[in-house]
Amino acid sequence: MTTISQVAREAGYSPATVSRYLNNRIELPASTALRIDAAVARLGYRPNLLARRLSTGRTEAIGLVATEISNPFFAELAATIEVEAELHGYSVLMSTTRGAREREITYLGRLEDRHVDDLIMMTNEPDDGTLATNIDAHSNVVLVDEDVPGVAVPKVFVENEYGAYHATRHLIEAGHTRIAHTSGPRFLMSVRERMDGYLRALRENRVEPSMSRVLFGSYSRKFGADATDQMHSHADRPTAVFCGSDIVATGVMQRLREGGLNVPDDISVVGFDDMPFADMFAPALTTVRQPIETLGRKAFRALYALINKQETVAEERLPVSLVERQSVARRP
Amino acid sequence: MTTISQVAREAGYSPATVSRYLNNRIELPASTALRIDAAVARLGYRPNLLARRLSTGRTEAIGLVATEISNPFFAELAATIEVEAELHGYSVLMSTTRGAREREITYLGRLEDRHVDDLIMMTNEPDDGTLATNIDAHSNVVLVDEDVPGVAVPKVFVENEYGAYHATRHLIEAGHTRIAHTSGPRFLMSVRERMDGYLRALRENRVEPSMSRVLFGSYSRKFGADATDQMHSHADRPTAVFCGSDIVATGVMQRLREGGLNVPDDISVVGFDDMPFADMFAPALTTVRQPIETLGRKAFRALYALINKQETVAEERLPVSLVERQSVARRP
DNA sequence: CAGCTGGGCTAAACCGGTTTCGTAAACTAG
DNA sequence: CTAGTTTACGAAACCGGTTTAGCCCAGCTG
Repeated sequence: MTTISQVAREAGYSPATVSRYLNNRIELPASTALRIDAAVARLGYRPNLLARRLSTGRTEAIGLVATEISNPFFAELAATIEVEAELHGYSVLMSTTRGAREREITYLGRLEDRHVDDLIMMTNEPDDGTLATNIDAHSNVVLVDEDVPGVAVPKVFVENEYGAYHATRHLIEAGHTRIAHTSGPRFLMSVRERMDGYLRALRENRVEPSMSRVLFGSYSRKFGADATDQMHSHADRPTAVFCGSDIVATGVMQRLREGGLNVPDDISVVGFDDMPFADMFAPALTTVRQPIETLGRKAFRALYALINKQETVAEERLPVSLVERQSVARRP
Repeated sequence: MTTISQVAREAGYSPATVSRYLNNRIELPASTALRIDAAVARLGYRPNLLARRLSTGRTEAIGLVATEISNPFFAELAATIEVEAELHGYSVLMSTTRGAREREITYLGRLEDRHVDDLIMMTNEPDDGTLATNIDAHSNVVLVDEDVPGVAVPKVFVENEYGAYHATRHLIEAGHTRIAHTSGPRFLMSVRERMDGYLRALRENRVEPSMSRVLFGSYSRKFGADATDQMHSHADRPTAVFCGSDIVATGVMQRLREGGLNVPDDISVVGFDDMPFADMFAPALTTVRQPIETLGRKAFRALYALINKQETVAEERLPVSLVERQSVARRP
């Protein structure tokens, strides 16, 4: 490994000059520049990142914290963030919390440890306040897709309320009135907002909402299955269900099928997210699409603005759209 | 930020002693240990990683290079690698090549740049030799799931030939003889091996293989669709198709459905990988399961052995299994 | 009691860059 | 020709750890 001193010696200058030249912090006469360039080329010099990082104090890496990277929705989001980060010369350190709150806090600690300069967090479990205080102790965090209430960092979310409203109205327009809502963790922003949209659609169309029809749990396939069981113990069964996420919808559809029920003929299902392969399901899932790519890009941009101490918007909301496929049927 | 010198001063010892003690490189009398511990706690000392890295020359991070993290199979693999890495105190730097060979080589350069100590590569595009020579220049790379021919690094693969053999035999036992094979890039190890298994199953069961029935392309959904079109222009259409990967199978099934054909009644489909949600497809996909979790864990373990200069096996093969679902129907 | 051993600890070099401050030489203006 | 200003560059401090070589002294040995 050649060092900057070797390059300097080879070129006949000092390490300081070489460093400043290579980092464009100085204008040099053409002859000098040439000699340095030649020396760099001759020795195949590549600056030692570790040394540079120590001396500058910056790592040019960001952290990406998600609950599960194996969730296709997060995987896709991570992918777009990674692309955007690479574009700006940043590397991405990936970490999953697998539902453990303390791991989220551990990863925040990486900011202090200089592991990464900044963090993008996509959490999807409710917070009792500990996470919030931990995040607030840092100034270089961006929240994407899901809120952690009470923290003052840039946030990039989608129009949850409107998406849910739209989805529910779609079900109503197809003739459904007994519409269940199987969502996620009760105290999550997205869950509350989606429920709000669901309720508004019902009320605006004069169908009486019943809280016994809205089920909370976790954003997981298992909860979808469990919720389905619960729905069916209910007196008058729903003819349609609006799920808080596609993952939940897969659980619902799976259990429905196991129970011999046909989607959409016996019961209609709508999801939220439009995760990859939602169109391949049995049946293809009608769902509310989140603009994953834009979400990821905006999240990184917000972080980038933060890094460069530019003005950042406190919260951004991205539009969603209903994509109609085969999991909804008309009802007389 | 408190430094090790401040801790040393606070405790009344030298930085050297504190450093050695904190890294378990020295045995100290209990009284000394106590005073250092106390100083660390009092000042809330956290070692500066950047400094440590420069001085040790190690980053305690590994790189993960995949073509697409948004492919659920890779996402899942990445997730298990990340879990295993974290268990051993390593962070994971994620990078996707999006099919660009030069990006693969760029990421190899990160080894020299001390970005990461080691690299796990899951490539799935054929190599013209440039990647191979680049990999060979490094001693700390592990290949997982797919080979790059001619490089001498630890490799963790699955029993492709047997899996394909098994899948094809399953089709034959269901009465099929006109079985197509839509695979991936022709010169990929996995493609060749899976084709070998496919051909062996045919021959062992006295059905004459026809190379016009095996189609090569890319491991992508689009290729699955295109290949389906091509299959249908064929004189006597296949009654079943064995796909080289689930991603390809989704493309096949999608196009089949668009063409008004029913899976499995009109045509049976078998995939390879058992990617997440393969059981949710329409119909649920019969496929060859790769033990993703074991694959990821073994890959990291191989890398870890490399790091610690332990003996490593040159190549490991993991067993696969056929998981039967609804995409295959009997034929008289 | 001299010599040896080993425990406890540290000075100083080192990792390889970046950055600040400054100076000598060249150039410009008056 | 002198004073002031640029230009071109370098010495040295700094980032914050780790590690090597070795010092000092207590205790043991003969």
